Amino acid sequence: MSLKIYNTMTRTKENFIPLEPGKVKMYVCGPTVYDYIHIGNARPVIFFDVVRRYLESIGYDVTFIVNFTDVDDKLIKKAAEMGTTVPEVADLFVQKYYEDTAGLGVRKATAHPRVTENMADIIEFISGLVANDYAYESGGDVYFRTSKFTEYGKLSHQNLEELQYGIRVDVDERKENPQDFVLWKAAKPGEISWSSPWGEGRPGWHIECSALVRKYLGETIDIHGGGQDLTFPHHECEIAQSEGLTGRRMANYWMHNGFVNINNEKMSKSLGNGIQVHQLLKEMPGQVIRYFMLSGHYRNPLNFSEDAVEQAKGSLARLDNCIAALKHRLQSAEAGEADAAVVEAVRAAKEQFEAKMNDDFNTPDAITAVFELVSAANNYLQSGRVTSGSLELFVQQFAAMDGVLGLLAPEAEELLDEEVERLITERTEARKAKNWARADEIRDLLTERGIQLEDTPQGIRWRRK
RNA sequence: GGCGCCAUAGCCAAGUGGUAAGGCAGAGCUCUGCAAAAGCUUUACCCCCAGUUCGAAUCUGGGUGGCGCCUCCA
Repeated sequence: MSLKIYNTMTRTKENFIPLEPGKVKMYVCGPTVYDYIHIGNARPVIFFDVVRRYLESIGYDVTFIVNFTDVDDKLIKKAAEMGTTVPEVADLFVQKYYEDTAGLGVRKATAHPRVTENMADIIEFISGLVANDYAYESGGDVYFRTSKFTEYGKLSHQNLEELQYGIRVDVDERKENPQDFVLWKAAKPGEISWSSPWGEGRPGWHIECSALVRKYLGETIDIHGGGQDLTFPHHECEIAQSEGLTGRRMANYWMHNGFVNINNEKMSKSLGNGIQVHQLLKEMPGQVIRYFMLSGHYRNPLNFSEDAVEQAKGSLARLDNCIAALKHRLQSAEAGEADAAVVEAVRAAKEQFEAKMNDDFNTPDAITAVFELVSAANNYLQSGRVTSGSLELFVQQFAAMDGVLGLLAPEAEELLDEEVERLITERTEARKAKNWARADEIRDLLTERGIQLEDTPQGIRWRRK
C-alpha cells in the first residue's frame, strides 16, 4: 500500500516515489514576517507538519525546509510604522512565529532559512540567470525573461497569451514583457539594501525560494508545498527561475492547500475579519485549532466559525476522555496479555489510518480511524474484565496515531495543589459516609475551579476542563 | 476573457460505479446516590434536469447556487 499524493502539476494523484530511497526533501513556502500569523497561515503550517510527521512515521528521513521572508515592501512599511528597522521587525515576528506554531503543536522544520542571511546565494542565483540569458538588467532592476522559459505556466496550466489577456498590467516600460517579474529590485533612497552587480537593492519576491531550495535541498526536490494562491504566480516563477538555471525539474510533487474562510467569507484585511493565532491561543488550546484544520481535506476550503470551534472541542473531549479513562483504568488493571479482540481492533485501526493517510493525506478519514478505536476502547472498558496488556495496546496505538496528527494535549502530569487534593479526599470520605450534600458541594467547588470529577468503580478520576 | 474548485443529515465532514463513514449537537434508554464519562437506540430519497449503465451521490451533458487564482496574500 503505497503513498499517493495529488500533484498540482499533473492534476492527478500519483504514487509517491522519492528521489532517493528512504529520504524525502520537502520545501514549504513560509511567512513574510511583518505581522503575527493568522489562521490562514496556520493551515499550511499545521498540514505540512502532519505531512512531515507522517512521512517520518512510515520510515522516511525527511529534510524539511521552511523559509522566512524577512525583507520586502511589507516589512519596510511596518518598520516605518513602528519607528524601527526591518531586521527588528523581522526578529520580532520570527520569534512570534515560533511561539504561535509551538502553541499549535507544530515542530520546527529541519531549518528555517531567512532571506537576509542567504543574500550571497540569491545574488549568485540571479547572476546565473543573467549569464544564461534568462534574465536581464534594466535600470538597476533585474527581470526574468518569461518569453525564454517556454514552459512558463505549466504548473497553473495557463498559457502566456491567455495570461496576458486578462492581466491588469501596470505598464512598466522597464520590462520587455508585462509578465516578466522582478528578480532584483533597485533600492529607493533610504531603503534597506544590499550590494549586487546591478547596484544597491534587494531580492524580488520569488527568487528566495528558488535560491533556498537549491542551497538547502538541491536542484530537484521531492515535495514543494504552499497555499493554493501561491500556485500562480509564485510557484510558477520559482519553476521558471530554478529550471531556467539548472535545466532540471525543480520539484516532483507540488502540493497546495485550500483556504480558510471566516464565517463563510474570505479572510481579508478589507473585511477586517482576520484572526491571529496568538489571539486564538488565549481562548483555546492549540489542539482545538489543529483538530479544526485537520477535520477537512487539505485541498478543500475550510470555514472557521464559532460552531466549528465548538465541534472541534467536543470531538477532542471524546478523544481525551477515552485516553484518560484507559490510563486511569490501567492503574488498577490485572496484569495480562492483550485480548485477541483488542489486538484485532488495534490492527484494523492502524491499517485504516495508514490507508487513509496514504491516500493523499486524507486526515478527516484518518481521524475517523482514530474514533473507531475510541469506540472499541470505550466498549472494552465497559466490558468488565480488562487486562493491562489490552489497555497498553490501546494507549500505544493512540500514541502512534497522535504522533502524526498531534491532537492530544501534551503530556503534562499536572499535579493538583494540596487543597484540591484534600478536598478530593474529603469528598471520598463523604461519599463513603453517604453524605451526599457535602460530596456535591465539593464537586461544585472544584467544578468552579475548572476541575471535573468523575466517580468510577476504580475511584475518582479528575480532569481539567 | 483564461485556468480551476465546491454543492452529501440541524451543523462539520468522508466516500467518487454496487446501494450513504466518522464527529458535534438533539431525543430516549442503561449505568450512577445524583452527576460526569461511557454504552445502546434514533436522525439523509447525496442542489436540479436529462443521459450512459443491470446498477450513479459517484460517469457524461445542461442548468442553478457558491468560491478561488489570473494583483501582495497561506
